[in-house]
Amino acid sequence: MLRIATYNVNSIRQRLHILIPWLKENEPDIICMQETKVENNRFPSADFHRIGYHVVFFGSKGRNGVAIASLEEPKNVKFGLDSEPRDEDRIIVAEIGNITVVNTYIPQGFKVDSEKYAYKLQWLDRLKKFFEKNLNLDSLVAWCGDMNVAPDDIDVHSPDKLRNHVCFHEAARNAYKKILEMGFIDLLRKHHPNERIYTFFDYRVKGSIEKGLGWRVDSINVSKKLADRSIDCYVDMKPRLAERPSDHTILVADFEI
DNA sequence: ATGGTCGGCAACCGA
Repeated sequence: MLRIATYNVNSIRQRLHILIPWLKENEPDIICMQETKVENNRFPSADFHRIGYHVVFFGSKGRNGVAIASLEEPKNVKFGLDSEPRDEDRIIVAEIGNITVVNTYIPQGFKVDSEKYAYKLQWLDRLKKFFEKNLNLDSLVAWCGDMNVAPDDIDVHSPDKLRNHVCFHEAARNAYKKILEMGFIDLLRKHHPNERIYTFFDYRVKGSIEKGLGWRVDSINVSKKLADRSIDCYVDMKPRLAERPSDHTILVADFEI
């Protein structure tokens, strides 16, 4: 069995009390993390090494930051897109075993009428070109991350109220779906086509979990060859219900490999 | 949901 997970940690240093026990208990082969919010020279590598994980990362002071921890040593690790601004703190590509793993923290976009949203839309287009140039979707590929896009109505609690939100706006959804159409299978939807399953519950919304006011903005998208081997894809809510949680849950996919 | 709560970092910005 192969297990891949993705987790927006919202500060890796503030999430070790959840993350490390979760890794020990669930033993994923690979976990992609976003919003590590720590510079490289302060990344807590030793906490991963102590429990048998390799870890690669790229972070900036106070914001963004991505990391991949894995049982096998990652090879050909690359940070950033291939054009400026490369945003090395938003994308990692690595070969782990026979799988190409991509970990993205896609820009959130602030407001639809802002420069930041224009940047998000450009980033999605640039990511598609990057994938066209650098990925072979006939091989085993897993694209994980905080996509900051809820692809369909089923992926948000109140679709009609949220159409002008940067994570549910039509332009972002279309740009994101164009990438999926290159040949990715959205694993949560493969296994749970009609269920409302969320990966994010805003800290600021009182009772968001109890009221079901969530979003599915984190995904594990894989090439067909890898999807053919998937057993299930599911959210683990326990980390979101723990003390001092991230506002994201952990998304997990299991494969028979 | 239209305010709220976190995190980083030391005043506010980002989500």
